[in-house]
Amino acid sequence: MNTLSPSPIKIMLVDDHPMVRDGLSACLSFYDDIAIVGACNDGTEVLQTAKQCLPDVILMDISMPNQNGLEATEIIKETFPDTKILIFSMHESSEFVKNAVQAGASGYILKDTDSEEVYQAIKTVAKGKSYFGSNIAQMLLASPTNPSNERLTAREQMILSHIATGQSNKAIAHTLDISVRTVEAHRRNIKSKLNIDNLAELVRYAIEQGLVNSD
Amino acid sequence: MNTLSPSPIKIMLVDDHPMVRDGLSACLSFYDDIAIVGACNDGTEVLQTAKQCLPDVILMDISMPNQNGLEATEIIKETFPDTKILIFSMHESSEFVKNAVQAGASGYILKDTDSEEVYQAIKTVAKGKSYFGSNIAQMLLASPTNPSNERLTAREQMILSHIATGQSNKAIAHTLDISVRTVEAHRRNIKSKLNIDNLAELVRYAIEQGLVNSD
DNA sequence: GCAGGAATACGTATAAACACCTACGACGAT
DNA sequence: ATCGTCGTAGGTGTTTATACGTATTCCTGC
Repeated sequence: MNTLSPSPIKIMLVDDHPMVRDGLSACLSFYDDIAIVGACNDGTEVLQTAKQCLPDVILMDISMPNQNGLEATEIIKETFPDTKILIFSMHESSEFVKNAVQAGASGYILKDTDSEEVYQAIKTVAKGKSYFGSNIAQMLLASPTNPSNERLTAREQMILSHIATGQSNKAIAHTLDISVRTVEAHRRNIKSKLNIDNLAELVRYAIEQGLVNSD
Repeated sequence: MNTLSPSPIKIMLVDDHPMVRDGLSACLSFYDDIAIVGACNDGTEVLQTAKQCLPDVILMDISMPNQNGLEATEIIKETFPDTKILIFSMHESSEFVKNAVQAGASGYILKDTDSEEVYQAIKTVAKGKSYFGSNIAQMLLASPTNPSNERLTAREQMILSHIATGQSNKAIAHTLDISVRTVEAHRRNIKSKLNIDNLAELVRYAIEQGLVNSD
């Protein structure tokens, strides 16, 4: 096989679970035409690691502490516009996919994808094409109502993270030293942006985005 | 190495993420004295798969659709009391560990454990000992207040799952055709049992327990 | 048969969240 | 310079959740 691969595709892994990284490394090591050149476990380390290993493709988790995969994707794309980002998420929601594409991702696959498909996805995005898991494509088609999902501002994310950890508006107001009314306003804006009208889904969203430190 | 292992330890994997299973398979395949004899991705399939492959140790995730790892553990322990269960969770909470032990698990490690430690944990529980990840042990010591965590009744779990999907008390009452006051009472009992005093943590608990179908 | 937990349900009163609305200073883009 | 967005904040009234007590029915175990 290596006669076909003068230069294997350089992969970098970004995931906060060592076992997932190890698993991916192990699974992908069977393929001669791709090579794992780096890994990191935190969105804040992504740029630095990328500068060191100059990957062709970054396999990126969305839910991570400190900085989620979407922000990391945007940052990478600013510095390395030619590096392809393949989102590797466990969240099967059209809003996540749309956000990912908007942030600059070339593909989106679920964590319940087998290694052959991961390999195919890597090959595809490395060529400059897009790749979306079959279940993803179906899901996008099955979402008739376009929920016009806007990204949250940094401040809103901060508020949301406090909400999701169980703080009341009053407590958040006190913590951030702002008025309760402001917190309420943020809360309303967040729910409006995300098209969510109850706390539970808000919490789930926050968890999925990695905004809550699972304290 | 195989001179030391006339019969390798038989492992069965239970996790709803194929990549995690593949990763574990790949990582653990380097060790000659353990063998992966089966895998399944759902709590409901655990017993059947175990009957087929008769594992010595089951590596079990907690959060799974349909039936969570704790229930599956109890069921396994009824039929195969000699099979050791090693919980492989991403939740670093003393209550989870206690529940796991109560359900019959011999060990508890986090998903951010590297493969060497997973291997060590498997060897240890296979010998009939207990194994808890170093971070787990510290965490247990660091929980001075024993939150006297009682298990929820089936009805309470049902209520909680509705709460976590964002239904209001009124909506739940309507869905289950009971009074709002009853839902309120259940909600109070749930929070009291779990020592939780806000909705957000309740939702997180439900998600971690796999009570919410991530709709 | 009776104790006890579970599930059911109501009353009452407070606290919190929510839904409307308006408004203003800062800052960046056009 | 003006427009839009963001973060900030207040007013007012409604809805929902919460805390605490109490009570009935049903089922299970002693």
